[in-house]
Amino acid sequence: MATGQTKQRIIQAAEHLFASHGFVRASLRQVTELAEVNLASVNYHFGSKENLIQEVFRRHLDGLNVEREKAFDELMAADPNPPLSDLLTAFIAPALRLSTDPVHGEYFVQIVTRGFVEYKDQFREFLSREYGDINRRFFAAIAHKLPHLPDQEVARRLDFTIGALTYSMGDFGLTKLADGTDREDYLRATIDSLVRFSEAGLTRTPT
Amino acid sequence: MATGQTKQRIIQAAEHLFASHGFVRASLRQVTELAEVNLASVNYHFGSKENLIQEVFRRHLDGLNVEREKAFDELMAADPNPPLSDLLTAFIAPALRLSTDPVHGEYFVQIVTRGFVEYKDQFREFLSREYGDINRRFFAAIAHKLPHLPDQEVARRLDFTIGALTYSMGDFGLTKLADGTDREDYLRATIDSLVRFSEAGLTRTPT
DNA sequence: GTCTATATCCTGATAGAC
DNA sequence: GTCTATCAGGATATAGAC
Repeated sequence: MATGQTKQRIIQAAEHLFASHGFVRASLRQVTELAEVNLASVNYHFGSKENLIQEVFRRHLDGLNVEREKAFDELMAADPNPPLSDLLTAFIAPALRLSTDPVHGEYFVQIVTRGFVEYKDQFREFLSREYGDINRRFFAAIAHKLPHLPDQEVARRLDFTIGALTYSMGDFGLTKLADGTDREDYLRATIDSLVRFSEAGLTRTPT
Repeated sequence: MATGQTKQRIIQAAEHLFASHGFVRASLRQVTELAEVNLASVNYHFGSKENLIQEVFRRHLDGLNVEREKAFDELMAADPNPPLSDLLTAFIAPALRLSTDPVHGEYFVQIVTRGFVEYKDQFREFLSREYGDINRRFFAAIAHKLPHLPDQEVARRLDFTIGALTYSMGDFGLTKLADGTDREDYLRATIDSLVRFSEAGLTRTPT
């Protein structure tokens, strides 16, 4: 194999196979075969399978994190006290957009979901450590828009929002992209619908 | 090993190990060791690992399905046109209650989540085939309470509800059961909060 | 940096005695 | 129904030539 491309080829193949078969099922033999590189090169470049898995996580989550920080900062720069719906859009849109990306979207969702399931607490710690900051900033800004609610209730309702978002990203649900529908139209409609749904849920007053 | 208990012991051990390590990682050797039965007995009683996995799925999902049908039927018997919040409670409560069950709750959630991730479409087909009926009845009843909404939008918002429910079941979120809080109180509060959140999201009018 | 060859271990499954 | 022993294959990881 030509020099210098090996590492990239491994990551690409790993991304594909981890997403479709899972971290456990996908073997280094399959990865190196698909990448058309030598089996031993994985250990040379990454040290172990575990490290390769971390690298694949990181690549995907870094991308999302950058987008979310950008969305948050741009929003706050334009208006330090933005309406709740704008905050929710900044929170929701980057994730949903990434998950429907025609190139990496499917991989992204599968890999993150598998991370949750296969590594559980370990993965949550990783997320909190590496990407927790932007989440806390969103939380504070959203809680500020709901001054009548105790923080605990804000957290609960935000969890519902994140759950709805995650489920939508996973394309697990009843709604499917019908043939002929433009992807961008569908995405905008989903973002819009989820923002309004969450806004109603977050601001609802006790009966 | 004393006769007659082997099959049950295997299922119990499998449930435990599949939940904590996943279907792929948990080996039959680990299962039989924990169950204190012979390795070969798995194949004698279940034929293959794959069949054992299906059996574990079925045990958990059958339980949920029975509870949901009971909740739906009881509600409809008392009032053929119940308020939306009651429909949502009947939809949400059995799942959330099962997922926080001190004995099987943790297993239940992990196993269902792993089913989604490790078997994806195959698992969805299984769910729809075996347990789709009660879902369709809930959907029809809920759509009936939202006559001004097209079915597609009802489906979308119900997906958000299911997402929020699933995420809550998985205990993935920010909110944690604080020490000293009564489990039943916490459960009721979560059910109540999610029902109201979803109701607000489902009934929200376009701005 | 890349390769071959291999060490070491674990997997699901089964044949056949009891 | 339960057991031992084993098969056949696949896994990660590495030593060492190039």
